[in-house]
Amino acid sequence: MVTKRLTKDDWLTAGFEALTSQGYGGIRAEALARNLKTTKGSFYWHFKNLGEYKRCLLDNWQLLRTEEIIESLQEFEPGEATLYGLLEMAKEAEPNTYLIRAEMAIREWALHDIEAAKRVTTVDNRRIEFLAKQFKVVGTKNAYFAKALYASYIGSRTLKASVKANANQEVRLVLKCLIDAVKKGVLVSD
Amino acid sequence: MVTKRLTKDDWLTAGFEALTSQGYGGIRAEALARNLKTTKGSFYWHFKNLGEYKRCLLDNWQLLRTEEIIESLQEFEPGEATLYGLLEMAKEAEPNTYLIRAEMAIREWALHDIEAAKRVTTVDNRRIEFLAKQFKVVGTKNAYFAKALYASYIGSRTLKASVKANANQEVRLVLKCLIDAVKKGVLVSD
DNA sequence: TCGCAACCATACGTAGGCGTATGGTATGAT
DNA sequence: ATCATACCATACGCCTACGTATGGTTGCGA
Repeated sequence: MVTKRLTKDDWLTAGFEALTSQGYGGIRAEALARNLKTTKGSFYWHFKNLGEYKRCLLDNWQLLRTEEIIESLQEFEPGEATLYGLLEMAKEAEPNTYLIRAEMAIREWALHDIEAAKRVTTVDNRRIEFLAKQFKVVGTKNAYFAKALYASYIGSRTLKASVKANANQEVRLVLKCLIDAVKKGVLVSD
Repeated sequence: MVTKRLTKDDWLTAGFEALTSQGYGGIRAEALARNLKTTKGSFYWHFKNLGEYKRCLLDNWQLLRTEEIIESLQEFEPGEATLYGLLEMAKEAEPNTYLIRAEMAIREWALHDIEAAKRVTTVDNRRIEFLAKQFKVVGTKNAYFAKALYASYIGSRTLKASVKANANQEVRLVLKCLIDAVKKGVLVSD
């Protein structure tokens, strides 16, 4: 089935695919058009210009990915179970590697674009906030554990993209390290 | 002081600055030439083409940054002291934020360039290997702690680039979390 | 079926990048 | 002082991208 007419969403999807396969540099009207087997006439009908398109991409990503962790853990009870659920999430994240790669691209984008940086910050803070809540339920007093876990999670993702061997397993073990540390009542001094 | 004639290294330095401020997309002969207040005539005298230049950039980065952690910790004794020395490294890393940003750019570059990916993998593995040795000195049996620490370190750097507020402090606290966990004998099951 | 609006193709002008070619200037050895 | 060589400037042809303009389709409501 080939949809003859394209929607805004079709273009955005193509954008994320380009981010995944080529990174930020892949976001070009004519290149995207080629991928969609159409011409940029369509692109410039749906979007005023590249700037607006990129803003839409960021909007879309922020909207869908902010709650990524939260959504993935809906089935678990809050607290300890949810934290361990994070391991399951990491386990099943493999088919969605493209999202990880897209997120990497967006983070690099954010290094030299104030708008992108804002979205990334929003997403990060929202996720950390959620994790902090879970830790609170468990009874962990230290406020930095959520950030520690999240940093580890992001780091694992990053390494997953480069150090490919057995990456999935690593992610889970790393997270488990931290959660176990929490359970054993390890605290930071300050 | 203005050096009239440029060296290969001058061009490479300019490349890292471009990576820092503009990311991978900043690596363009003519743009770099403008930054150096010269013309691409010089560029194409020093380098055969962009491909060779990029390879030199990667060589240079791998050479200088592989041992980054190791060098930074030379003054410390192996083992526990070194691990805590990592905190000091993070503390003093602030002036070198540009290196962190450049590394981020290179990691994104690695997502769609097999050569870049190889270098990043080499650097990662070398760093992890060093950390693993330190953990062994401390007596930690679990082989995954080095990766956990490194993942946390990379994640902290990544977040440092986006979540700017008090980032330096966060990095240290996150690392301290993990090291404390090790000291208290927290282990992962498998 | 007619007509309008949504959607797309094509062509154009401009800009910037790549890599080459070719000639110019500086600098150190003799 | 001269001369070779190291280094740089300029100009060119090619390509690809942006954004606009303009005209062609397609689909759908009346």
